[in-house]
Amino acid sequence: MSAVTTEGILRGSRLSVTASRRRILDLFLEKDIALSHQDIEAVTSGSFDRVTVYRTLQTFLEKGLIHTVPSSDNVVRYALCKDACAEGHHHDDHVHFVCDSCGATTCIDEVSIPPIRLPGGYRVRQIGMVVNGTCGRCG
Amino acid sequence: MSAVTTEGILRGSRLSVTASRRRILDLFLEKDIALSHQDIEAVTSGSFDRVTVYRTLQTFLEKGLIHTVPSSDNVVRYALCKDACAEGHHHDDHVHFVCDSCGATTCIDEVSIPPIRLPGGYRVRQIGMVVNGTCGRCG
DNA sequence: ACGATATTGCAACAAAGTTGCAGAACAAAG
DNA sequence: CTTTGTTCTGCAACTTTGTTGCAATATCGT
Ligand SMILES: [Mn+2]
Ligand SMILES: [Mn+2]
Ligand SMILES: [Zn+2]
Ligand SMILES: [Zn+2]
Repeated sequence: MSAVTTEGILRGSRLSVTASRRRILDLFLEKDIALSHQDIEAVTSGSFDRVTVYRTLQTFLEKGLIHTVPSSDNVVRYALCKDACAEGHHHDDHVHFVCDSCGATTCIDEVSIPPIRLPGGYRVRQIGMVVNGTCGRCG
Repeated sequence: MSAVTTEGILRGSRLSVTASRRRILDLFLEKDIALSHQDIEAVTSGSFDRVTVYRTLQTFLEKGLIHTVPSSDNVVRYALCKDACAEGHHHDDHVHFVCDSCGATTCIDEVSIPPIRLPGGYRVRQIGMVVNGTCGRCG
């Protein structure tokens, strides 16, 4: 089974292959950075209805194909999940990097988030880490 | 100089004391958790115009009285800065905790964010950490 | 108490996100 | 390849969220 192609990935998540899903998934695969709804709209500019983009992202989220990236502005960004993620179980314990210069948000899968001890009472379930700075291209 | 009272804090930041500023700052002081624009609207319900709340939050941000808290939803939340923060220089290197049960977002000032090493090329300027789990009240 | 200045509320607008529904596209079966 | 049940898309209408200009009002130093 070819899970490496766009169609393969969609079929692997039991999703029917449609133009918008193919296009949006392709975008994530080729850009390899986190994308906001707006980013996608800008690139596909009118190819699909705004609502379709919202619904496609929602579907990808539910199927575990993408995950949201925490941020300090009010913009929700989505990034491709790696193989470890599935419909129920997300494997999102890696660092996210936001470049102050080019604005790109990247998943740094190589670096895992250090454990942390909180004062009594708090029970930790998941930790998210967002690093700001300059990326290799902009440094 | 009494910087411990609401008025004292406002005057300390060279802000004129108005009803909305007093009320909103009071909210932050008494709740001691991060508040969204919507949270504030809900509590003050019609006392102030929506625009005034936006502008008040913006002013507090600029004066270094509050800071934004990173999140995974699209909601911007604000939390009181501690004394270390000032108009120019923010001192925001602490952990933020989001309770899955009650939804409260809290600044954990006691725990500072551990340093991290990124692969070559990346230059780190600031690190944000958001921990999800259950808080003491809900645990 | 007065007057310069800063702040507020209103209205109008722009952007972002949601929902219901009819028609089109898809996948499976024949 | 065609049929057929089901899913997906686009449209329209709407809600929510955030922004801007401006006149009226409140604040603060004198
Ligand atoms: Mn990621
Ligand atoms: Mn904080
Ligand atoms: Zn960059
Ligand atoms: Zn709680």
